[in-house]
Amino acid sequence: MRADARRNYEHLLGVAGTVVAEQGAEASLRDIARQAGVGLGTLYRHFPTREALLDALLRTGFDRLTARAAELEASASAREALLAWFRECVAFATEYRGVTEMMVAAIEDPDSALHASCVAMRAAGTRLLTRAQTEGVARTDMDGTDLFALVSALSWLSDQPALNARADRLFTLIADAALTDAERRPHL
Amino acid sequence: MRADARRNYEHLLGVAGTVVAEQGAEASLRDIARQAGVGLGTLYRHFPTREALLDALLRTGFDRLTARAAELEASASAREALLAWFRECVAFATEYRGVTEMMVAAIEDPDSALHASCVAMRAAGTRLLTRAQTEGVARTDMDGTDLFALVSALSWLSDQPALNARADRLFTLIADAALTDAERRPHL
DNA sequence: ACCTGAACACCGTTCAAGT
DNA sequence: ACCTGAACACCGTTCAAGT
Repeated sequence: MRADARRNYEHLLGVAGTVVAEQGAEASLRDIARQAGVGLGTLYRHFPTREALLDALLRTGFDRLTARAAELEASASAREALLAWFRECVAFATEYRGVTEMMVAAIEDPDSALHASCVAMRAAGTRLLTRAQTEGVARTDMDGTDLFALVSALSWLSDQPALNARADRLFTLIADAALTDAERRPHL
Repeated sequence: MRADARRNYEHLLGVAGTVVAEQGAEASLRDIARQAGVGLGTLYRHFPTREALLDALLRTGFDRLTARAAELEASASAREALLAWFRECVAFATEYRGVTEMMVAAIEDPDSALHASCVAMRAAGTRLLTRAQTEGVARTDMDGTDLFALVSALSWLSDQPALNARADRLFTLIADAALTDAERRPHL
């Protein structure tokens, strides 16, 4: 990559970070190019789709969360690990408004630039869930995709100004429901 | 209202129903006017905002749900009433894609045409919840807005093609969590 | 190799001109 | 009274022309 191209790439990414943080995942690409002082075609050259741009913006975070799952698997109890990871996922998805919806769409669309990261994250969560299930602290009638769905629903909820204040309480309610196994943990 | 105006109004509403069912709440208003064979200004004359159009489209359903809550209050046990109403709300919100998000936005915005219907629906749900709480079959650490948030989250989830298959199971999981009170119904 | 911006086909919204 | 559609300011996306 030529030096000027690299410079444009980095700068676009920086500006995109600010703009998307302000306006959400549906922010105007034209606006991003404009604020970066770059032609619209240059943005499209570096990021052929909106997903490609968001992928570049979010991949680090996704990878961090995937790594974090492995870390928690080693350092915390099955219950605490799942709970902490769940919470961190919601917190991350809430950083950029509208990202949850794109994540959910991407996980079923192999052509999306976000597909791989989403699938990796779901797999990481599935490992934590499976461990918790084996140890009898999580419901056995759900799988990784159910967990992904719950994380998504709570992230979406946190993104809605009218519901945001309830997100914490409802997180607890739902996490409790998932972590209490179907037999209501009779062995406790 | 003049006869031709009334005709346009009805026809627009009919076409809007079809188009919104197909394309969701963000459907192109221009497209609706076009398919109705009417000038764009005519659509704006009858429905000054998108919310006004959606309100006209959904009000019947909202009112039906509000009435349904009263009906269930008289005919079913507190537990069954809340459960059935919860389920019917989710089913309704899923009829038109994207309606949930607008509902949630409208409940906090007194200027939205949808505001009144949403507030009435939440109040109806609150009555069912309160009764269930009084009878000891629902958690006492939540209120009508929490219920509204849970209904919304599940509606949103049902609207996502990637998660739709999980909606039923997760409905049960969440409803169970809300209906089992904080002390895990020790009196059962 | 890379960048630019005009061009195209769409939006939502407003409003002067018509009947 | 009511309707129409052009006009305006925006999109996303593509691509010929420039350096």
